[in-house]
Amino acid sequence: MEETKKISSAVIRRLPRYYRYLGELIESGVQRISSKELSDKMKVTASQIRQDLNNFGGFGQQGYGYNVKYLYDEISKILGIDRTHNMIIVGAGNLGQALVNSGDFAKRGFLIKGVFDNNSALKNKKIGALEIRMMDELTAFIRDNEIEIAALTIPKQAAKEVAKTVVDAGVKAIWNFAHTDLNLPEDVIVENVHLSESLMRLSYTIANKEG
Amino acid sequence: MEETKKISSAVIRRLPRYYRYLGELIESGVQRISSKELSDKMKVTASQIRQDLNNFGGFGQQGYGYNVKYLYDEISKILGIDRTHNMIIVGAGNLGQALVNSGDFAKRGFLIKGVFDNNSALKNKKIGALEIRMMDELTAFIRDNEIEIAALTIPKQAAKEVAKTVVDAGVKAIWNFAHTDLNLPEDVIVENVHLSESLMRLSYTIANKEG
DNA sequence: TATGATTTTGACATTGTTTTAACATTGGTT
DNA sequence: AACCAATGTTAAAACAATGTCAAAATCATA
Repeated sequence: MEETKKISSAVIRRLPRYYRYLGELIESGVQRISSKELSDKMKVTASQIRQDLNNFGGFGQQGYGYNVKYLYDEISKILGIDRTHNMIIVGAGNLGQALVNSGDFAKRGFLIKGVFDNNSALKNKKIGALEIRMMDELTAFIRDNEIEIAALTIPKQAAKEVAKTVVDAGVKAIWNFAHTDLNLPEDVIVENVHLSESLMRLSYTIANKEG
Repeated sequence: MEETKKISSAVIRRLPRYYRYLGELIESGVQRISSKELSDKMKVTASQIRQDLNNFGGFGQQGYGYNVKYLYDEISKILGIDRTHNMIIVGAGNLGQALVNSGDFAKRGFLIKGVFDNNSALKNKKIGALEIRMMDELTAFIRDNEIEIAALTIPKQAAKEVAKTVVDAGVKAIWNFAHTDLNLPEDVIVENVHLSESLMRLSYTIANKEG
């Protein structure tokens, strides 16, 4: 029954940034803002802001603009961060540790419930308050703790297999830091963070800038 | 004079992925490949592959396809990774350490020459072979070591100021992991890696998947 | 080694999507 | 009560992706 108009991924890519700016506005005590003002701050067109938001409904009011707090909350619903998500980190290397230690994710409701590694030297070691677990516990842990998201901070050689394991255990989405594509079934959600590709894009821009 | 046809950023976003697949093909001993075969592997259209590559020149041959090694090398030139880039990391937290310890970047010619932090407790400490330096050395170090790229793995509160400092010292490009926009002059290259935004996009997809 | 069938590119034409612009409408403001 | 600011929406323009095909080169075979 839901109207299933597909929202373009270009729009979704921008939503978290709107959310961030609105959060900052709230912190500075701003209560209302027009698409024009926001567009100046964010360096995008006002038209794009209005068009993007109108994909999800009319959050503003003619002659007035947008109520900052209201819009912030609405975007959080759209993004699905109005509730918590249970998460695990697979790979307790520096990057895995960085994710665990960053409070940012917990603040947005992404709760890191467990950290896993295959290196038995790390057994019983801890990252902050969180004990590092071995891979043989992975499947049971995902089931018992209703884990929705698995972040893979492991070498690419291991990634495809681990991905399959966590998906079979019930994980809905994978946050993939491994430098490879995972080839999972269509219905599994994968968000890739390929840092070396990001760095190559930067390098391209350096190489092709006009003096 | 250079023909200055602007290459769209959508194309640039895809190039590193082509590069990665070609690298894997080389490793498996494949010497030639057609756009059709590659399109099957990569799950994109053959037409897009050909069109993307033709932005930069005709690298293939009718009836034959593309020579894998040749194409790989050509893409590396396009991406500017046929030479080395000197780089520093500002912020010696877990994420900064993760970048330093990952051999991946060095392998592509991104040479991490220094790591900086403002926490004096870290003074004279090392990450691998690399000594952690204090921020007062930053400007001189950038000049003396011809640093092109600065990765900022620092809290957002510090980011804008540090960005300005490194740019004034001569850095051309910033790889920004801080959760904020940097508001630098037009000509400074910024590549953002906003992990929380990535996670929010993932969350959106979970929330809006049809059952 | 010559020949015809087959493969596959590069170019272009077409279709689809995204962004920007324009404006009529609505509700707050004075 | 009249005015004005700013939305939501529609239309136009810009951009990107896909499909098609002639031309060129390879490949198979005699």
